[in-house]
Amino acid sequence: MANQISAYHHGDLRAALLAEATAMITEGGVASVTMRALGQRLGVSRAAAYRHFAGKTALLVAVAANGFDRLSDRLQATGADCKQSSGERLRHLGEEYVLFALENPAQYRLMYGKEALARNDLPELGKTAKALFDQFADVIRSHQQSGILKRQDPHALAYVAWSAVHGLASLVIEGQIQGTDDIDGLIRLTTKTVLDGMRVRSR
Amino acid sequence: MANQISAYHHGDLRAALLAEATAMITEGGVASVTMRALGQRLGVSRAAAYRHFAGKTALLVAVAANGFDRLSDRLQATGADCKQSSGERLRHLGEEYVLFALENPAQYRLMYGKEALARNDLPELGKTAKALFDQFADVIRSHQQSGILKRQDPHALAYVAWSAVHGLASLVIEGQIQGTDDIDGLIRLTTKTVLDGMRVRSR
DNA sequence: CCTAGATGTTGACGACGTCAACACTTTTGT
DNA sequence: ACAAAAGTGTTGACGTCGTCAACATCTAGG
Repeated sequence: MANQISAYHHGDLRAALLAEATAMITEGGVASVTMRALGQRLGVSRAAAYRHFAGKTALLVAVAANGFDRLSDRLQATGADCKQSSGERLRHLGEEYVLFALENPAQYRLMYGKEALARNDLPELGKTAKALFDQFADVIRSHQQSGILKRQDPHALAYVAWSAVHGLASLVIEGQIQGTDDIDGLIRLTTKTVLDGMRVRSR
Repeated sequence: MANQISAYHHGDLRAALLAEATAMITEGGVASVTMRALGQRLGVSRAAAYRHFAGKTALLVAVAANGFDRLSDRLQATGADCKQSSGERLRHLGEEYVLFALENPAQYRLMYGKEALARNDLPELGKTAKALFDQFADVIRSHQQSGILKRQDPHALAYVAWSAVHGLASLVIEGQIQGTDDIDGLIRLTTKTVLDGMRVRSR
């Protein structure tokens, strides 16, 4: 009977591997992910993962890709439910971006860090990341046409906005911005400041 | 004779180790730094480094600390030679920050990434980083008193500015902002935009 | 039922960080 | 001057890691 996709020996590993690896990354950082420990936590052997991933790097790439998908979905949902075309939509987008990063710190680091993932292993990851960035740039462009933002190269402006939110997320994740600070307020101040800097001056 | 500090067997390793490790990091990333390869490149044995550093992590911490010192010196020099108290000084500071990061990408990643350096190994690194940030915050404060910047929490404003330059540097270093782009222009646009967002609105 | 393919296991290899034991060199105390 | 002490470098070894080849087991399809 194949109602359960069919459970060979374990009952779809690959999904379990991805989930468990993500959990381990969240718990103890990417360095704590070990093929041996991964197998042990799933009740399989150390080399079992090699039937589903070419190697450790490929597994981590898959985790990162999953992160891109989730982030993309989240930002798309944010753009949808918030229909105001004012700058609020852009701010909301930036804030959701930071919140995702702070809720999934280790996975976020995996997505945008070159450290754990060698430069060559990201053929499709680059595409996914680029698509996500293009969403960003499109919103900027539409805001420019609404006359809210300066009419500079939207690509460049998107990089500036992205830098701000990515930088804030990174600094908090890496522990450079300490705990007692009002993080939520800082997120709002960051998006507000950058948006103001990109606004058309009323003069 | 001890004119040369005295050259034991090698002639001060430790300095050589730090320099070579930095070179290796720059060439092939932090993952390429191996106690064995390090020794081989210096003509010593694999365990020689352990006479000067408690372990690999301690060595990397020293490399990061060296990076903080160099960055701090550079920013201090920038603040000194540029005496204008207008926003230009702050912009110049931010731009020098990004340039340092782009000129020393791997070392910069080591300084601000939690990946290679475990959280516990940074007792003094945190202090150095904080001192550097305080330089930043002081310039912000002085600009506020000059009436150029909004009179918000200078600490928070400094975080915002830092986020922007750190984010831009990170994205370029990690290869998320591709090569054909006009990086220098992007740096200027970023500092300009954030500074404008922090400026007092003339209304 | 039995063969082919998919999935999981075991043994082994080389590379790694690290430590203990040893060897050599320089400094220091008398 | 010389012996003890401290500083510096080497070798051998251990445990862990990623990975692969060989083998075992399970499922599907004729």
